[in-house]
Amino acid sequence: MITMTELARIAGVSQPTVSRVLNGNPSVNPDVAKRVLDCAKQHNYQPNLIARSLNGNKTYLLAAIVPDISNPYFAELIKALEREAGKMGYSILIFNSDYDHEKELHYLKLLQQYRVDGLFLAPACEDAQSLLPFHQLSIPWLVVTNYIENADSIYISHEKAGQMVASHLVDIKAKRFLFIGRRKDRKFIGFERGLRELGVDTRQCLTVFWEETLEETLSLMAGYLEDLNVRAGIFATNDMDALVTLHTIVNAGIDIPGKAALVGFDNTFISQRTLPGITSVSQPIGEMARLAIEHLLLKMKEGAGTDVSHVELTAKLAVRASTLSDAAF
Amino acid sequence: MITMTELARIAGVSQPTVSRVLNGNPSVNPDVAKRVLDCAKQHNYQPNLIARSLNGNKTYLLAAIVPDISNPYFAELIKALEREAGKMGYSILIFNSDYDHEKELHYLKLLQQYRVDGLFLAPACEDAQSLLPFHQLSIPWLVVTNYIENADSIYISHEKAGQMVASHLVDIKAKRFLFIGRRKDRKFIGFERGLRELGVDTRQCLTVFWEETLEETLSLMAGYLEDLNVRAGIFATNDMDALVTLHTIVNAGIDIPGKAALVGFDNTFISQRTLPGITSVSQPIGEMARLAIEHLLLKMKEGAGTDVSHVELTAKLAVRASTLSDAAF
DNA sequence: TTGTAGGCGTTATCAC
DNA sequence: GTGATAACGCCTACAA
Repeated sequence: MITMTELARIAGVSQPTVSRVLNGNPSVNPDVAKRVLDCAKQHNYQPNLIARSLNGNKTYLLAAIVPDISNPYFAELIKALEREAGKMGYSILIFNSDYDHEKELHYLKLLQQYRVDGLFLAPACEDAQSLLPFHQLSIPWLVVTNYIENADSIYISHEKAGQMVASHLVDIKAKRFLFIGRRKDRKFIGFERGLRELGVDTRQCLTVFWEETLEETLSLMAGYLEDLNVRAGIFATNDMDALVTLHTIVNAGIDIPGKAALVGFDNTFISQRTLPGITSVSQPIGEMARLAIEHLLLKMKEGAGTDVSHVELTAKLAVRASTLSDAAF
Repeated sequence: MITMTELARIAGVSQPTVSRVLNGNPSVNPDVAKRVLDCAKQHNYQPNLIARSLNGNKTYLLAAIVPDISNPYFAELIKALEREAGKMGYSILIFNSDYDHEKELHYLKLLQQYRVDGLFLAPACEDAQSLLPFHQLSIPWLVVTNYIENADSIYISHEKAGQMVASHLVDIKAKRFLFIGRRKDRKFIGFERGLRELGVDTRQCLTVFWEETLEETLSLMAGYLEDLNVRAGIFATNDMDALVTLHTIVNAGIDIPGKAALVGFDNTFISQRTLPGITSVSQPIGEMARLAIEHLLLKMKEGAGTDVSHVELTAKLAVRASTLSDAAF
């Protein structure tokens, strides 16, 4: 791959002149410019961004750490981030944390070494403890997908989303409520509070299912459902789990949404295309990505403004046949 | 972010000494080493990989261009590649071509500018024409997921996979055959040949559906199925399309697999978890990723060996209830 | 064992 | 308008 210095030698000018030409600096003789440009084209010159980075102290690299790229929600997020970043001249280094905090820390070190200009983080865990290392980061960063106390974040309120689901399930007259996911998940916190506020006795009527394996979890759930003679409202922590849940319920011969109504999370194509369609909480991923880039670039430009900014977007409930028998599908 | 030079000043040694210490060069006074290491730790020194790259002519960056990260198959592939690359000390720059050759070319230029050490390509189109620019690349590259004439590729044979599907559908006594996808897709070529070899009159009994939009495609297909009084065997070009196809069929009140048997491609979690489960062609993604890294590293080390290597992995058919009424699920 | 000198490919700041 | 020169942070001689 040819360098400016070589181009300069070939074109018979000095290397800085080549630099000027290639960067469109007007103060250069048109004839010389033409000669250099021809030369560059002929040799397929490609600027060395590494060298430019070293000098300019800017890599035009952004990093994204996500827990699981193969989760369609994160995949779509990455896709949107890559698109928006690309528009602004940035490329994206992708790191899959596998929900493993250790890996997160490893990648944190690595992206610092690559001197990326910024970081998008979808944290593996949300506790303040594990986010501590990120606060010591000198690189601008931003949490996407969730609210984090004292970190810039672009998110939908998972509490409110949980509440929304609660409200919907109460609306359709579910009498028992099941949550497939972790107790400490904010979706659950909002779900529980929502139910309580609507007069549900959550100690009696709300059950959390989350065992070591998904199989275990679902078999417990199926057992619970079979002994039930009122309508159940089930809230799964994401669409992928909702899909298996749906599977399990139908396999057990339980009527959806008659006996069990199911709600998923993320409104990925999965929930849109199963049979019955799964009601799911929809996040505005495109807008989230756009705002994320915008805010990160701002943070990069302004330097580390000390005030934390939280941008809350609103989630919507995409209602489908898994909770409403007369839904479109 | 502190540099070696500053560390050197603080520790009262020369910068190369710091370099030696940090790189574990044994020929350095233990006391000095300790002093430097303490200093480095205290100031959270992180080596500047950009500078190291510039000097060493190696970035430890790999690029991956895929058509659509949000397709679960590619998402899983990326995840696997990232994992395997990480093990070998490489990070991955991700580019989404959106099935757009222009974008592919744009990214091709960009990744050259970043001086990545290698490239994984899942091409947007497979014709020799559009792959030409890649052949002029001085960076080692590798096609994943598909066979390409004179380019190193790690792949499963889509023809053979199509043939396998044909054989399975004939086995279960389908009498009409539908393909949801592009005619020029190798899956289709293999599918058609497979059918012919099994004595099917493909001009009469094989129909391709692929309109401008998926909706159109599926409504045409549904119309075709309704007028049919023999069993249909449907082959969809990937699991995502298979999912919508499944949806359409069941919505039209057509029995699966009784009247219509459905086969998808990629064996993603989608096909594993729908109701009925979708029979799908399974690719060994993990192995593909492992071999891909291995071969790329080899190519990087050996320099551009001129001989093209094709590594063909074998696909399997994961049979489910969408083609076999007594399948496990 | 350690320091000095040079180079990687840019960009920026000077003179001329 | 153009060419030296230095700088970015690191590594690798080479010299002491």
